[in-house]
Amino acid sequence: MTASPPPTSTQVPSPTRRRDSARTRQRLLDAARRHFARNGYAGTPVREIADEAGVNVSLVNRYFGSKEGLFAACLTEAIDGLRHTTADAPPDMLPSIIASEVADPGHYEHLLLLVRSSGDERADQIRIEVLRNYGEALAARAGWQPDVPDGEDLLLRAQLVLSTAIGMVLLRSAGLHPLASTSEQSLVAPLRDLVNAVLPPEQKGERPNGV
Amino acid sequence: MTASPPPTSTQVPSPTRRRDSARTRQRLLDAARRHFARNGYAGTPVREIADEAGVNVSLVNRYFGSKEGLFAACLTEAIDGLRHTTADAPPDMLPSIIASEVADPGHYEHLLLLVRSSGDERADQIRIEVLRNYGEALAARAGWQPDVPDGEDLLLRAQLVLSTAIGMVLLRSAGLHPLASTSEQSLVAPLRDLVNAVLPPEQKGERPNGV
Amino acid sequence: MTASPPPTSTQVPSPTRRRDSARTRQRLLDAARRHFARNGYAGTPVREIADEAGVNVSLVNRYFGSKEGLFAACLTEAIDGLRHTTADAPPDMLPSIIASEVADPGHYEHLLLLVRSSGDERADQIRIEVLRNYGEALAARAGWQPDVPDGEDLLLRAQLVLSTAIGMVLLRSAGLHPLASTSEQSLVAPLRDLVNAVLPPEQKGERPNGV
Amino acid sequence: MTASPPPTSTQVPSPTRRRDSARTRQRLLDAARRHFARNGYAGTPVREIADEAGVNVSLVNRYFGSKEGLFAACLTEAIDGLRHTTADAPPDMLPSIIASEVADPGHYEHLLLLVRSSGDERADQIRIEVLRNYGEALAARAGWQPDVPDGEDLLLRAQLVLSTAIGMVLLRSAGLHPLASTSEQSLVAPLRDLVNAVLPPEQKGERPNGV
DNA sequence: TATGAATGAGAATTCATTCAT
DNA sequence: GATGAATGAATTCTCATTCAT
Repeated sequence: MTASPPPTSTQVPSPTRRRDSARTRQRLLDAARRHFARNGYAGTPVREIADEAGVNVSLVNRYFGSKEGLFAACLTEAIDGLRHTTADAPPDMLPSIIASEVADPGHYEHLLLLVRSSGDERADQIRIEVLRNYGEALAARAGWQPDVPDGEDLLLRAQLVLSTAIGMVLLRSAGLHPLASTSEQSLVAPLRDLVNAVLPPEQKGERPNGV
Repeated sequence: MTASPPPTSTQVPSPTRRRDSARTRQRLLDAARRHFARNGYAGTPVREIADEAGVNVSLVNRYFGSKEGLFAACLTEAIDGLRHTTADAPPDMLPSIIASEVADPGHYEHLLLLVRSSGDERADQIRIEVLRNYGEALAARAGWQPDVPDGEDLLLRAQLVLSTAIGMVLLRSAGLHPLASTSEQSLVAPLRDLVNAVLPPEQKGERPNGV
Repeated sequence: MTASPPPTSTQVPSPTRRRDSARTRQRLLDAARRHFARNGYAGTPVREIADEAGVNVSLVNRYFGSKEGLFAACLTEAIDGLRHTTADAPPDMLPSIIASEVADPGHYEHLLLLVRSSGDERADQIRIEVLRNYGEALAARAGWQPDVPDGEDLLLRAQLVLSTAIGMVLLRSAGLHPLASTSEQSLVAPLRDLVNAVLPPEQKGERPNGV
Repeated sequence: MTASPPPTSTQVPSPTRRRDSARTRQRLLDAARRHFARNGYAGTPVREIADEAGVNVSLVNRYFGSKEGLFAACLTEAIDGLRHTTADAPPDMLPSIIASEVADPGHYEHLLLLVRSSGDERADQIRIEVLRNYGEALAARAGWQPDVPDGEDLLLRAQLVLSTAIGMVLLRSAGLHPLASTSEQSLVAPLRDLVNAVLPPEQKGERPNGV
């Protein structure tokens, strides 16, 4: 988010691979995402992140300017992480997509990140933008389109679905059983009920609840 | 929120009303709940809490032993705060109850508290217990009973509803519109769709264990 | 040391014995001596003393003005506690007197007190005076008299004996075995060797080491 | 004192000589020993130590983990500081060795440290071990050997001598005259009387185990 | 590029003391 | 005479950040 080109971990620049700044940067981002997602911004010391990344603490400031900068970079990265999830796929896949998002340890951290705040305005702005985009992507599956009036209710309902996903991740990470121990597959059925009721897939032509 | 003016010493000591330990304790609890709910455990200095309560910082340690103790006390208090919400009321009232819980500034802090962790084991235990009870109370409205086999799915679905409520509160507090600005009333309709689909009220006859 | 008459725990002023200030005062002194002796001045919170005395903390300030005042009072009290030990007794009893002083749990606290400092000038002055008197009392047994020139060496030697006693108490309280577990009786023999060599009892007429 | 200028990094980094961790560490240790010896553990704020060492307070935690850790490190260091004192030297030198130990401002702090307790169990264990070793080293000069029965009395007598030394240091630091102002040389004679009486040097022939 | 030393601000907690009853 | 509430200063420790190499 501050300096150096963003060559997201390209393969083997030099055989010895000493002093690979892009790699170091990415390791920091990965470790940071994990810790920020789990323990929140205030709850994670930068040293912990650097230790897990296996690099020196001061590199956080070198690469990201500050702890806030690192957090903002995590959020920015989360945009991509979430985009491909909600990219085009048959609308009726949504329940299983959510289930996988919620259950996949590689993905749910992105969702958790979205409810962690550093108090920093810039970061919060990124965060809210990501949330908004995510909601719109969900709403689009039910026929929502930008700048079309009366779409507010659809957007609201999409945000309800998003709420469910985020709440699920939180309660799972809190260890609330049976939710925490339910397999991805077993989550699909109740989620299908939920999505179909709250955000029914766009039916061509007729949409009875005239919003 | 238990804001009865003279909490324990019932005989109205003096018009100036200073040196009332029960009252001081409660003021600390109220301020703490607010701050912990909004900014998380690590994100709130005890001094901030004490300042808002208008008392000296050291009283936190005097009355609650430590910051952790204060946090645990908030959680314990949240049990009662949430209990009466889920107490007996016609099952079909659930959507509007959730809506009010989510929208009422006096109540949603209890929900937020449930996804804040201090890392302290004791506090986490209380937290998980409250969550579990809450889920069971919701499930009971759909006919769930403790120790009855095959109830797991109902419990899971109840926890999904709880997830939605918690997610909503979080996204509202993040300022995600339109969700954040939707009135309590307007939340009821989509919530009704959601609850009816995920956790349909017990149907007489079909489910013999008539609770 | 500050207020109220000093009626050192006279017997039963009133049958019910409620609100007996002299008694309270003495209980504080007793508890304070124990704690100051064992843990030093800075190492003992006044609350600990008050708790052991079974009275309210603020009475320390009421009766002794401050923590320093309480400490000074303990030292003052130690004067009497130590005086009767070194009062007139046959000089050849000195080793067994020291042994008993060192071993008796009721007495050695007075000795310990003498090497605890609060940093307060007034208290340190009392302390040094007690130490000086103690040394003189020991020296007197070897013929030392105030204001007689050339008595310095005798005083020095007496202070060496005092050093031994104090060092013994400290090492015993540190738990250094066998010293810590040696009975009073078994201490007498080596102490007799020591005293006889360092501070030989006054021999009438001839004292060969012409000091 | 171990005041050798460049403690570990032997290659003389730069004339300004900053950023030398080993040196910083040692400066902290030196200052700590002084303060702990004089004012006890509870009586010395870490800030005072850091100020005297001329470094930032937080380095205490960086290098020693905690105040307790620093104290324990002082004790550990005292082991070496005291060892060479009691190393092999003709037994009849003991009185003058004690005199120098007691009078040398670079040494007596080690002795004082041995009667200061932090209440920490680990530190107390080190302390008692050092005391024990010291006593054994003294006893060895009188023929004591480990695991030889009947050696207890010798050990006890050696600990009496140690008591004297420690008591002397304490009373000197309390400013008790004449003891406090007596020169090292003038201490030797009374100490010789004391040592010869309490812990007579091993006599050849009489004690067959000729060590 | 990377490291480790050092700093300074802030945070929680302890504790002697004062106040009001 | 005694209690418990409340205060403010001081203390230890953590942590993000900067400096020098």
